[in-house]
Amino acid sequence: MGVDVTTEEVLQQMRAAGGRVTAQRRAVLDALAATQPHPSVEDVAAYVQRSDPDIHLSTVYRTLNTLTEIGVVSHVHLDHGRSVYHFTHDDEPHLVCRSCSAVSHLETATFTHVRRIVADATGFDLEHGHFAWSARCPACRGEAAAAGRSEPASSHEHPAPTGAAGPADDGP
Amino acid sequence: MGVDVTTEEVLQQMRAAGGRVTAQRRAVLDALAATQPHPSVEDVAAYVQRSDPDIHLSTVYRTLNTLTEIGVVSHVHLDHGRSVYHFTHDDEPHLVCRSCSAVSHLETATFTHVRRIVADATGFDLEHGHFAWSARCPACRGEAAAAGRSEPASSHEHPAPTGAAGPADDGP
DNA sequence: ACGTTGTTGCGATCTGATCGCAACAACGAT
DNA sequence: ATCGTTGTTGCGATCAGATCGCAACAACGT
Repeated sequence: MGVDVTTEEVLQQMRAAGGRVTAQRRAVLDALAATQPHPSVEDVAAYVQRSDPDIHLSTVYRTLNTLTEIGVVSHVHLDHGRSVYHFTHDDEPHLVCRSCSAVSHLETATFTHVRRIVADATGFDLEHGHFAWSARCPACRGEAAAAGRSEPASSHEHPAPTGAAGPADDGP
Repeated sequence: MGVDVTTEEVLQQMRAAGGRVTAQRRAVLDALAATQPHPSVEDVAAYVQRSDPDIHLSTVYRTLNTLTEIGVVSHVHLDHGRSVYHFTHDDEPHLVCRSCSAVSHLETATFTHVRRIVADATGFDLEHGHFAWSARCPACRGEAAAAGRSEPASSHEHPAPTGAAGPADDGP
């Protein structure tokens, strides 16, 4: 993704919006920039607390919410009770593998195409964010195929903590 | 998807799977059949408890889970911490209006079309269930468009179901 | 440097969902 | 019809993700 939203830029945005620049917020932004493309709240908190263990989870939540309001980040619900965050500038529809939790996203052009199809058929105007589309990533599809059978629900169950980047990464 | 899954049929399925037929399960199935197309757990519980207040919420959850395992019903996550259930035989991708929470779904043909587009672009194989696609329903889109008009735009219920036959495309 | 006011830390709280356990009941066997 | 096995239920405890209230704290315009 080309546009680089630097931490400082965002902090200026926050200040412009009447907010204040704090070490905690700086840390959260750093975490977002440093962590994998789709960190969960816990991922962010863990990263942040590595440099300052006193930063409270609530603060991470609140900062993330603030950033969401400002429009800098968005979050996507992956599964019941789990959501991941990402900078809005790459706010494209997310695909999440239901087997391994790998996350990817749709290119804008493709999404536009799909969006029109859905609009024509239902009148609903798809939104690109907030919810992930459940899918199976190429790797897991391969496994299923190699398994010889349409894989029943048993092979791999609970996906690894969001830390584990799946086989499929989202390209630029 | 013309198959009509009657309560008794499903109960037989459960029995065949080694389970037992209880009044509570019958009640939950009745609720699913009687309630709106996309009842939440609470909806189901409320309906069930109208005829038997002693049926516990846990039982509703457990029954719903059991039915899910058997493949009779599926649930879709609408928003953080809220999911709705429906019979699997109409297990199509769900669209939920981010403004008014109206739920609709995509016809199979349309979904198939979209699915192929996404697979071509990303390699991910979309799944039809489990997650709702965030969108804006026609009613809310209209309101947005008319913003500035003198129309309060207060009441709109369920949008026109996905009756409209889209581009009857088809594919693998 | 000061005061206003947004933020933080912390624990309490809320909601959706699951779990452990003893009592209970479905249903195949007798 | 009765019995025993074993799946289910009711209930409260519990879990996890997320939010909230409040007092202490600190950013930053003046």
